[in-house]
Amino acid sequence: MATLKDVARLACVDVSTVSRALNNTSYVHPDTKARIFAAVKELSYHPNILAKGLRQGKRHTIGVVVPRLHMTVFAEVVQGIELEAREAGYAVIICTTEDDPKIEKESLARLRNGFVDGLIIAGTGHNGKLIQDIHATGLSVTQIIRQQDNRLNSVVVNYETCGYEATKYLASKGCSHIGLINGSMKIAPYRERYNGYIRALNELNLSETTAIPESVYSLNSLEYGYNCALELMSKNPYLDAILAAVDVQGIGAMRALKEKGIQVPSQIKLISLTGHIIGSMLETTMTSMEMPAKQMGRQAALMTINEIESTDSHIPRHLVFSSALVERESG
Amino acid sequence: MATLKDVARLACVDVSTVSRALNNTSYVHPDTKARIFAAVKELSYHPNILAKGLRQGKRHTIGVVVPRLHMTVFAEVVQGIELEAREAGYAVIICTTEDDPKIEKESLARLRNGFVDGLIIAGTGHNGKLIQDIHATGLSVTQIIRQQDNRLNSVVVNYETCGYEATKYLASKGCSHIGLINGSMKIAPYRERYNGYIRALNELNLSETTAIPESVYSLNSLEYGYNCALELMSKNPYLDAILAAVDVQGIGAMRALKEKGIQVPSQIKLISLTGHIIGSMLETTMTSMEMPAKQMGRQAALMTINEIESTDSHIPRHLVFSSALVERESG
DNA sequence: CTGAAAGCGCTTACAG
DNA sequence: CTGAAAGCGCTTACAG
Repeated sequence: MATLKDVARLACVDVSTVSRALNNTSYVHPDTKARIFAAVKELSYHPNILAKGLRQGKRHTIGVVVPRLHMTVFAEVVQGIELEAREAGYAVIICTTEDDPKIEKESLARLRNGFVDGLIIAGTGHNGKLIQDIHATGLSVTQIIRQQDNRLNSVVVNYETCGYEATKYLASKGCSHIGLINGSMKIAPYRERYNGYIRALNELNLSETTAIPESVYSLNSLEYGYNCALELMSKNPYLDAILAAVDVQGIGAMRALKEKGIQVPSQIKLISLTGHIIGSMLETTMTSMEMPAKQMGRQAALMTINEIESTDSHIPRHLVFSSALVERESG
Repeated sequence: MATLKDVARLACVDVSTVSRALNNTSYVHPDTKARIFAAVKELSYHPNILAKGLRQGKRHTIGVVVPRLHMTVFAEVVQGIELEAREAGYAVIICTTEDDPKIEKESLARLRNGFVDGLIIAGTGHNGKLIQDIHATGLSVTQIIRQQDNRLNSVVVNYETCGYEATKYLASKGCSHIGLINGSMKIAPYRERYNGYIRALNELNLSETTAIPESVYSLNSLEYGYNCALELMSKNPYLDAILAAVDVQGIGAMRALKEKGIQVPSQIKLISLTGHIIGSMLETTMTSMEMPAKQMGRQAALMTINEIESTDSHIPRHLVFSSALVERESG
């Protein structure tokens, strides 16, 4: 790898001049410039971002910490982040935690050590102090999907309203035994969806039927949705609707209903509260509350980069998106 | 952020001694050590990985370049990479290209500039020279899922055999008008699956029915599978089986069949050649050739890290996994 | 318009 | 057992 020094030697100038020419940071004589660019070309010189970052105190990198990618909304979120970051000249370091606080802690510990200028995180909620610490250290932090600390930036959906509206919608369709498949109540979005569901039920004078796990890990899987659907049906024989917190749960639930010979939507209606595009292509297409995941990722990246690059003292920003009901066959 | 110097000052020793104590790189007197660790704690010092990397010529970071994450096998692959990398103390920088050679080129250009020690790529096939260049520069390169250059490491599946076996399997079930939904023939896995399909058809004395796109971009989507299924049926009214190159295509195809009122599998059988777990939970579960995506990601990470850390001259390694047929309802 | 020097935060021969 | 010095590849005041 050629370095600045090599280029300088070949072009017969000082390294500082090469630096200035390459970064357009002050006037350089055209002839000198030409010699420099020729040398750059000949040596196929590429500046070392690391050294640049060290000198300038900027890494042009943001870290992203999410539970997992496969079969979740986070794959789309990360694509949005990456897209926006790329356009701003930032790289993205990804860490998956499986929602394990220990893994999260390790990942955060590594990231803080000069790897990144900022952090976008969908956290477990168990490392709040560490995250505050990192923020105090000067790193920008933005919470995505899950907000646990209002002193930090966030980009989320109004989950409470989402749960509320979906429940109301099902009631308007004539359902009165509405079950909820949810994730851990320790994680804000799940908790809030539950609150919205309960608020609607109270208004409607209906009672709850829920399948909510105690454990924190890996709760949004297909099998989990499948099992919870069975659980809901055994808890309430009159069940006529199911709210699934996320798509994969809904898909698992649909399979369980199919195996039980239950017709969707005539016997039981089904709605996902976190709709992806996939809902539109299932055999029975799925009615969903859709959230703009990619857009949310982009906004989180913008927010983070703004905070990194601004010199003002930081005031946390909170961006709340709404989910939109998309009616399809299942409900 | 505290630096080595701060710690040294507080512990009343030289920075070099602090460095040695922290890295256990030579004996340091226990008392000195204790003072140093106390200072580290008091200042909550975290070593700057960037500076360390600059000095040691190692970044402990690998770059991953894939077309996209959302709804693809790459989400799982990347999780595997990240898991293995994390255990080896490496960070992972992710770049998505949307299979656009230009975006890929830009991403590669950025990564080569001192961001990473090695690269794992599922490429478009349009930047072969650039990738060789980067490899020649000293970066380790491993191809994942898609192999286009046998001078570089690779971790793939035997796609030819996969296409061949799936076709034979369908024939053994009595199908004689087997259609193929594929991706761009410019991309190796698609091309090889096609070859396997053709080899089987030749042995069976059957003729092909294919839906193969000319354009390179975004071809593995739900809508694409949906449209291709319709195309296959109009091309061949006797169609009795469909091979879909990837799951999302299969899901789209299933929807198209459903809308046409065609029974799966009695009228048309359907197999995905790149099975995820999701196939097991669809309303009509999908028979698939399953590939160990996460495992492949892990192996690619190991291969890359080995190459980075070994000083031997590099001999490219090629790891070929097999897909396994998993029989389910659709075929 | 350009050079010489200092420094970003670390590691590592070289002495002693 | 520890310090002083050089250096990784770059940028940026400071001179001239």
